[in-house]
Amino acid sequence: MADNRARSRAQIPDPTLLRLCRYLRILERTDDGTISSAEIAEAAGVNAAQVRKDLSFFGEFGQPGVGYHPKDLLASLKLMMGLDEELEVVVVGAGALGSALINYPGFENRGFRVVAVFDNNPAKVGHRLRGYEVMAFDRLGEIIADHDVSLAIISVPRVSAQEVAVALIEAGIKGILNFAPVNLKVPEGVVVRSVDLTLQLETLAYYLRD
Amino acid sequence: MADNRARSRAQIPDPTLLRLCRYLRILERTDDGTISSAEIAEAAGVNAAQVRKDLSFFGEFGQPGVGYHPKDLLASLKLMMGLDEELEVVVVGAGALGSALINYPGFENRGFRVVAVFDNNPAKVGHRLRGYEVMAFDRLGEIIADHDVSLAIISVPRVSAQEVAVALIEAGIKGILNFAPVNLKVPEGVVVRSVDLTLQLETLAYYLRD
DNA sequence: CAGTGTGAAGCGCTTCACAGCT
DNA sequence: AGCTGTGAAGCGCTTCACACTG
Repeated sequence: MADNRARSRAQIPDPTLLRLCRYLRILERTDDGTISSAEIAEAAGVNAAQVRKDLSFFGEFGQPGVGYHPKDLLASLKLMMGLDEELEVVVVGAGALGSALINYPGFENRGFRVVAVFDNNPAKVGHRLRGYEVMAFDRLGEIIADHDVSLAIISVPRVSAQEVAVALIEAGIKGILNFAPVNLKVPEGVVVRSVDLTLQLETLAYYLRD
Repeated sequence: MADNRARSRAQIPDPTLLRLCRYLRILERTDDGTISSAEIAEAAGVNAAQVRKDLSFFGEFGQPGVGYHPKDLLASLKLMMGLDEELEVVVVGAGALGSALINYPGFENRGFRVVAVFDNNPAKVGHRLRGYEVMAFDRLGEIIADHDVSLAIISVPRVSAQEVAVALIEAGIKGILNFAPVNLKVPEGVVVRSVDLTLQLETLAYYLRD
């Protein structure tokens, strides 16, 4: 077995990182004694060599002539990817989307826990929303510090997104999942991943032209 | 974000298509007489040559020494990308996420109209949800044919997603925006774009490891 | 044998750099 | 001079192919 710890610092291509997360899903619902790179590839819709190459960024997990042990591989990957323990998240923006995200079962199931919900709409602040008390933005710093939260979800309107990001970063947030349709500018050391729902629909439209 | 696209005709790179949609946003909120590739690039967070190259897939829209006329460029791009007229969409799955998507302002604002909402939960069928009557899956074919809908959004649990996709495709759907965390298998000619919300959070976790 | 791990080739997107237009 | 459009170079991800292993 190679030195996994040394490799965990290596720079991993973004596409690889995304695929690795998808492999996790596949491994979680596999009970077989072993699974081959070809089987993972089939389920993920990618090339088998791709699967092996992706895994090789973290080390050697397979047995030649046999394959991988799903449970072991799953545990190893989770550890390498920083998913071995529960992660806390705050949600900023309690509109329709934010409300849906608050108790999106996918988050809870996979080790993410929403610890607080923020919104600046006076009609919402102080009220309960799906089990959470909605708090005003001025309590961001306090809550994030108290719970030592590193991740945040931004689901506010486009025009407020950048200032919310600034406030979050100042409060110590290191990773942002942004749903506002804008390119957030953040300092070195902070990672942003944007999901633009409309963008996805729009690209589909391109393929419908006739 | 897995995608399973059937490169219909002109082979525009997928990354280009996504960026072009982002340029649309930028152009929409630009009033200036002209805008340069450098300005678009700055707002989109990409290289200026990238912007010009992306646009060149569709033609020549700029004036050397001057730049682009936002209004004209916007109209041209919308036309080329099949976004010049309203597109109808059905939503399958009326859970928290589906409910939020039904009247997500971003869809409405950018020319997408939700024409129907489906769910197989007897507790929901027949009831109204944000202005829509929730219908059972067995009415998919009827509604899609009547309205001649080409786009669908899948927001059902993972285990039902593939069968819903099959039903949608049989009913004539050509483009699917999939929120279920599974790699949908679809025939040639149907395009799927998957958005996996948890996946995005998971990749952020990787950068937080210390 | 069946299947992994990986150097090397292949390929496609990104960036450069500059001719050409206004 | 300022900026576009684009061939060509650069670069990084994907795929191949095969030595190696249990």
